[in-house]
This record gives sequence, structure tokens and C-alpha cells, in this order.
Amino acid sequence: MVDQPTLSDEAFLAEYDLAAYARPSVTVDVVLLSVGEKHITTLLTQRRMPPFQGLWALPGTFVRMDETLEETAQRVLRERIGFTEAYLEQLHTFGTVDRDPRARVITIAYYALIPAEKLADIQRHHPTLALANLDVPWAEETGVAVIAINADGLALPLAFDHATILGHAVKRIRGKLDYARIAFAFLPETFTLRALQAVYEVILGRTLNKPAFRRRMLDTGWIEPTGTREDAAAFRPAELYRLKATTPAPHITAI
Amino acid sequence: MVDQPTLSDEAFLAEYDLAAYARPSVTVDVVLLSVGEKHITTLLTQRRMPPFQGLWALPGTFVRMDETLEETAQRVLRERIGFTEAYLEQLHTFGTVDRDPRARVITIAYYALIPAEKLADIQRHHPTLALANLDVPWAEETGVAVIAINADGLALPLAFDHATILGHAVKRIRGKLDYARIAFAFLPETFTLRALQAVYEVILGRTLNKPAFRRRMLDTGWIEPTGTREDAAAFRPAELYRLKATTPAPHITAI
DNA sequence: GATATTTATATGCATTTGACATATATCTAG
DNA sequence: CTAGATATATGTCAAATGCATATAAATATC
Repeated sequence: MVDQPTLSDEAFLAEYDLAAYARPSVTVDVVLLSVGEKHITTLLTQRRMPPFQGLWALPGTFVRMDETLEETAQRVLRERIGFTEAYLEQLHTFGTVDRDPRARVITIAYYALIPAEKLADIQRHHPTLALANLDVPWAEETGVAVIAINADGLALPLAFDHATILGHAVKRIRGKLDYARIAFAFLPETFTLRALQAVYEVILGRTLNKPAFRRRMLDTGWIEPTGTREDAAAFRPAELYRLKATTPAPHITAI
Repeated sequence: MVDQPTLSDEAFLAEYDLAAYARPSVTVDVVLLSVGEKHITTLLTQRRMPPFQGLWALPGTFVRMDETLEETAQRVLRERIGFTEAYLEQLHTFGTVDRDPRARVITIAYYALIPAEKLADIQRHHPTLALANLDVPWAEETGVAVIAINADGLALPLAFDHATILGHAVKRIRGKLDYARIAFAFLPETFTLRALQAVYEVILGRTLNKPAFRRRMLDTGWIEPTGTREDAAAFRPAELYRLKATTPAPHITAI
């Protein structure tokens, strides 16, 4: 229907068209999110070299020429935490001119949801990663930046625009919580309704009504009882549920 | 608190760190969306050179080293349609390795919402742009790619992964319609409730109940009556409404 | 072993939200 | 002035949600 270029044409045009433009550096940064007792948590690395030496940063890497962006993000997971079975989705691309004082660096941010049970494991094998609680000083859909606080209650100063990126990630999972089944990414295979509600409350930053939450969750049809109960710790043990196998895809098929 | 690098350190590290990595080309493509009688519409350009010569593409350009991504998107608007007062937001970043056969090109897609009244104007001044109706062969939140159809009912073959990008844009505005005031970006300053409902119905691809829509819209508090009525065309003229001035920002403050 | 205690689970009820049908109001055309 | 067409308002029903309370099932204590 349309003339296709010959190979030599292609080669010529590649030189002609693209080489004329300066190329920025491109990285992928991954927000590693999990859910603790009272806070959304994340894993940060301390920068050992300038710029922002000593400050805390999201794990990231440069995009290689032969890998997709999603593959880059998965490589970050593999190389930094040795764990790739996480819900992974693109978040936003940050391209302010001077966000990196060295050069023009555009970063495509991804976020990965890590089961809380895996966190201790990951930290044990990767001691350079710091576990931080996120303090979200805004409600609903407003603010942007968040504050990272370590186990001693001290704020970890963040490098680059990473406070903003973290804020975008929090905003995203808050917004998706109601229509996407992302809360389950933070829980083990089987879980109680109480544990599920705790995840919701931590992410949303407010308490929820128990009977209403139970009914709403059961009505979604997302979960099913396993028939077993939690280990009797103290008092009546609760029924364990699991996420049903999804017929449609659980999230957007990314390109 | 932390040792800051000297300038010479910085210069050294900039060379050391960043130059070691190959850099992809980076572009911004803009999905120009509007709403017609029965379809979501968009403006496409026909490629005059390989690759995909003759096929239809989103307007886009290379990111310059001294402009943010949003500024690049605004430059596309200024240079291609001469109109920048549009709701503009980042959509998604597409980075498949071979999406451009010439070289590795990563594109950050934006979408701009154009008032329907401006479309004829734009096309008159920019005859190389084709107005296409979007056929969305999927409901709700499923599919991805869409089909562009010109005024004669013929499908316009799309270059690169632009069918997918267009699909993401449709999905995005469908999803945001209920909680963000984006429908108004397609309407003139003052509008009737019937016109507003028509925009909703075109975007969602289904009809809505009239009284329920009226109440829902009035209950949002987004709009207020102007006190005037539409030009009596035929039969009873409807009240004209306008979008209230927003106290909080209408959309996320991008970095 | 009976009872108290604590949490899980279920139920009842008032309020809210939305879909749908229908009624009333207001304009133009003739 | 009347008919026709559309804008606007109301009424009803079903579903969803929030809150209070009742019942069930486990352990700890006396």
C-alpha cells in the first residue's frame, strides 16, 4: 500500500535524522513499596558519590540500548533486591532540566509492590538498603512530596527529586486501591480480612468501618475463603482467604 | 552534615559516570484529543519520509537539552497547531527497543485536550493535519489499540506504536472523567448541560440517563449557572453554565 | 470445668446514591 | 392560541454505605 524504504535508505535516514539531535541520559528509578504496621515503607540507598553524596535515593540504573524500560526496571529489582516477583508498573517520567547537576538525565520511574514478609529477607541480604517509613503530610489527592523516616524516627534527606517521585507513587497506589487489586501484592498467599483491612488503612491513612469493609471486599468477588484458619494465636482465629485466579489481566498490558 | 563535592570533583564524576553509557534518542509525542458528534477525534500528520512513509503519526519532536518534557510538549502544540491553551498532561512513556527501526527512540507521550470549536480553525491553518475519528473497539477498561478513521470512513494506518499510544490516551480520559474536570476542556466557556452530557457520552461510548446526569453534575459543585440562556435555536432554550474557578489546582502539579 | 475475655462473623437499620419513569415549565412554529 | 419539542423538576425504587449490635468461637483464669 505504501512504499517501504530499502535498507540503505533506512541507514541513511537514521544518520540524517537522529544524529542531529543531542541525546539526554535516560535512567529508570524504581520505588520499592511495601506496607508496615502503620506506614507505607520503602527501600532507599545511600549515595556514596556526588552529587547528593550521603543523601538517600531510589534504586535505579541507566537504560541499556537492548532492553525495554520494563526490562530495565526488572533488572533493578534483580540486581538490587534479588526478587522479581513483584507487581511492577510504570509511574511517571521526570525530566526537569537540572534535576541532576551533572548532566541532562531523564528518569522513567516505576513502582514495585513488595510483600511485607519479604522485607526482612531483602534487608538481611542487602544491608546497604535502608528501610524507611513514609510520612504523608497530605490527605486524599492533594500534595506531592513525602518524607522518609528511618527506624530511629529521623528524616532521611532525599537526593534529586526523589521526594516528589515517592509522593507520586503514594498518590498512585491510593488512587488505584479502589478499582485495582493491588493491596494483595503486599500480603502473603493467604490472609485474613483483618490483615487486608490493615493494608487498606495504612495506604489510605485513615481507619475504615469493619463490617462495611468485609462486605465490600466479599462483594468484589476478588477473594475466596480457603477453608482453613489462621494459627490460633490468641482468641478466635480468623478465616484465611486467597486472591482468586484472575480471568482478565490484573493490570494493563504495557507495551 | 554531609561532605559536598568540590566543583572539580563534580566535573570529574560527570565524565566518569555518565559518559560510559550509550544514550537513546528521546522524543515527546502529543495526542491531540477533541470530541466530535459521535467520536473522540484526534489530529494526525502523514509521514513524508521513511520509516513508515505515508502512514499517519502523532505530532512529536525531539527533546532539547534545555527544556523540560512539558516544555517540549508545549512546543509541539505551538509549532504544530499554534494553540497552547490546552489541558496538557503526561500520559505514558513508550520504550520498546525496536519501536523505531532507525535507532533506539524512547518517547514520552502527552495528551492535550482541544476544544471542539477550535478544531476547524486549526485544520484551516494547518492543512497537513488530518482530522481522524477514533473507533474504540473495546469497552470499559480493557483493550489498548484503537483505529483512526478519516472523514471518508477509511482507516488511517498508523506509524510506529501510535495506535497503542492513542488507546492509552482514550483509556486515560475515560478513567479520569469521573473524578477530574476534563470534559470542560472540550467545551466553550459557557455550555448547556445537554452539551456536557454529549461530551460524556462520546468519551464513555454509551448513553447516560439525563436526570441522573444533571443531578450528579450539579452536586459536584464544579459548575454554576450563568443566568443567561443559549440562543433560541428551536424550542425552549437551555440554561448556560460555566466551570467554577477552581480553588485547588485542577490537576497534579507536574515536576 | 465453668466463666470471663477477646476477636471473628453476621445482622438490622438508617442514610445516601444512583437509575429510571413521569410530571411540569417554557420556548418556537404555525 | 395551540401544538410540538425540549428543559427542568420530582417521585420511587434498588443498591451501596455507615454505624450499632448480636452471636460465634477461640483462649485464659479461677
